[in-house]
Amino acid sequence: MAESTRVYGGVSAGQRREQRRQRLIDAGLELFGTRGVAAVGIVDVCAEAKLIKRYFYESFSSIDDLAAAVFDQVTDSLVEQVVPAIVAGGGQDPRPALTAYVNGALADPRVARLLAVEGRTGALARHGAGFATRAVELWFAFSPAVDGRDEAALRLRAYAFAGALTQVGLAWHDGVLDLTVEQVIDELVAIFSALTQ
Amino acid sequence: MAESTRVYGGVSAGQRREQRRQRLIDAGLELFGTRGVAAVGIVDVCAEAKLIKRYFYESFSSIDDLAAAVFDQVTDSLVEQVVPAIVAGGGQDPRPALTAYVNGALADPRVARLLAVEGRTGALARHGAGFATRAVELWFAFSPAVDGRDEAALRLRAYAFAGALTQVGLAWHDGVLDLTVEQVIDELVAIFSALTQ
DNA sequence: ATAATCTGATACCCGCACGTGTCAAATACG
DNA sequence: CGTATTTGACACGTGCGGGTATCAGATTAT
Repeated sequence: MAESTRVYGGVSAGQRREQRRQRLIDAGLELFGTRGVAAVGIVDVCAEAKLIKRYFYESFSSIDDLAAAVFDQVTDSLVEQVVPAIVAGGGQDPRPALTAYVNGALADPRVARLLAVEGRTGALARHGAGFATRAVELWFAFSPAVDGRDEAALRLRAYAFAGALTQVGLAWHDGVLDLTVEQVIDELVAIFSALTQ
Repeated sequence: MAESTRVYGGVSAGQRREQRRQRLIDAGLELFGTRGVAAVGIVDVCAEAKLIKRYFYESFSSIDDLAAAVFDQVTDSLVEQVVPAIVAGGGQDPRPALTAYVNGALADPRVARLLAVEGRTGALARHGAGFATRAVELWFAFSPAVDGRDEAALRLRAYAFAGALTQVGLAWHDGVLDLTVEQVIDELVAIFSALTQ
């Protein structure tokens, strides 16, 4: 049970370790995004990932540790999708960015729940706040006329829009919004325009 | 240990029972609003309320049961404060309603957290959704020109504004918004106006 | 005053999940 | 082919919180 060095199944020890870690992250996204972090145990994650507990502790030290890794991977992926879309919009048209956000976050209920709910409680609170900070920075990349208005007021609008996005995502997945994805994007674009004057 | 009927300390059995129930709800608001529902046990609540476990089960059957009672009491109180303010605004001026909301919800971090975070997870999901429905109805009491636009689009805006309110509340309590309460209200009024055209 | 009842503190049993350990089957190296 | 390593399935000890019961002190009714 010492350090793994051999090749197994055609893959190296480091690759196997990374595969197991990724399977645990995938299982975490599935369970955290449906039941919630508080309702998931290590045994549950291992069963979902079809791994035994030893390999959980190989890469993570606790459920919260795994949850942090899942959250970071999800948000990093989201930023990687949205930032190029912002560039594509040239700082003028918010539609590409919002389309990327909707496709990346709202399209997956698990991601939406992770961002809107789980990222605000317990061990994920810091990560959620960090993501919010990044989102606000992205907002300021868009928002024009920073000089004329109060900076704190603009910041409030950024948080307001972020909250609007997450809440719309939850409502959308709850089925209370009888709209197509395109209609949701249209509305979000309109809301963005209204908030930025 | 049968049914209580006597007078004790000058108060009747039913009154004592109600006092104990209220003390448990108060303790629940304090703990749920700071640590989160998932991180609170029955022993914790009893210690906070300075009661023993027997009296917990006298009024509630589980932590989730108590959490539901706390959530309902908080949201009922909030509605009772906001609705008269809506009437005072005459369906035209949103400022009284938003002022009442800010004073009732954002003023207390525990309430803000309960609404924004706890009301979306686990056993409180249904209650949170119910409160969101009530909030949307209140929105429609304001929102003019329901006939011209799509009803679903208006509904989306209602959820967007609700999400904006909760997110601003969290950001406010996180200290990232360097604004006075009056300035926050001003901004919320402006955002409301922008969203209702 | 004596008995009945309410209250608080404590003890106890139990289930569950965590964390660790053991053992056999599978696979790779010499 | 034989040995070493990796993997999976399972077993074990432990701590913690839920839920119930017991007991002593306080207050009220008769």
